Amino acid sequence: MKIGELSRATGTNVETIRYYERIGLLPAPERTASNYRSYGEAHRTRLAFVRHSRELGFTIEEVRSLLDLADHPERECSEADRIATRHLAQVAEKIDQLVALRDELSRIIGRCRGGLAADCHVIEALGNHTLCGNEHKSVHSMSC
Amino acid sequence: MKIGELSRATGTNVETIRYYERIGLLPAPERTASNYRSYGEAHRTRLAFVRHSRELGFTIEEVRSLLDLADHPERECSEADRIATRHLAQVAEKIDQLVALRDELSRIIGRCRGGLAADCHVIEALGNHTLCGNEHKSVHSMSC
DNA sequence: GCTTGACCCTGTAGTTGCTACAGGGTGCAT
DNA sequence: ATGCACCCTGTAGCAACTACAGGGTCAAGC
Repeated sequence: MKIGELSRATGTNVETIRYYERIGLLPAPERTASNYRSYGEAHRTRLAFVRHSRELGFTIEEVRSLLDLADHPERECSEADRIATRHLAQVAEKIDQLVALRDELSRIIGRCRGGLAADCHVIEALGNHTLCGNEHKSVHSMSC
Repeated sequence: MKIGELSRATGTNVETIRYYERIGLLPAPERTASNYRSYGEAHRTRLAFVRHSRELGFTIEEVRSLLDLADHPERECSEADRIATRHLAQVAEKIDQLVALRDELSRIIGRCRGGLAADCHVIEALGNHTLCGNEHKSVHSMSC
């Protein structure tokens, strides 16, 4: 099948498929006489694996490692477990951060009574860290 | 004060300060005879506002809007409230997504019994979407 | 055969928010 | 004078895509 078919079959943007090929996540497929990419079932299966892993928040490099393991069934499973477990810990950490952030934002917004920006509690709170209920940290520690 | 001092005073990378100036979040400061940037208290205050807002997960453009409101105290407060409320909704949505993801990852990992990759449940689950307990969606809907 | 529109190709640049140089200048203590 | 910390501008890179620009291919319809 051609790239458009693969795109629809896996819910992946055509340009993303070419990107994955460029960075080595997908092997270069055969080409037609007109230089169109021609994919088979193995490509569709591999791309589905990649998309699923990405949806679960694994980074490209983590996906690469997982694919490598899948390509070598004689390897130990512990590496996949380690990758997944570390990712789970990061997700849990991120949740904690977002919950703290949600609580802080709720407090800030809850005290907004409308009116002029001069009396705006949102603006005031952003300008004065000491008004925060609890110490919050930056929330940019992971991408998902 | 010079840029290094401002950096330490606000916990902001020197290069990030220059970046903020370049994108207009901070006004260009006065310069010394040797072309060094020279900042006053107003810059320190403004940068603290920016960092605080960023820590709370507001995008640069949202910060820009909030700064504009703070610069115009005669404006209505509702815009700041709208920005903050929308952000709060996004945070809540993100939390929901991450909780679903955490649960799914826990299920996948919990069934891992070690051994060879050939029998790896992590790898198997990534390759087969139907093994997921619930429908999960991609977790990349916001940056923080 | 010609036209048209969907699809395909490669190469390049852009998104967001920084971050890290390269190469050169300044200030101050030794 | 030297050395080191700091400063400057300009450019490129990071992650993971995404969006062109410019050109080629295919197939249906006329």
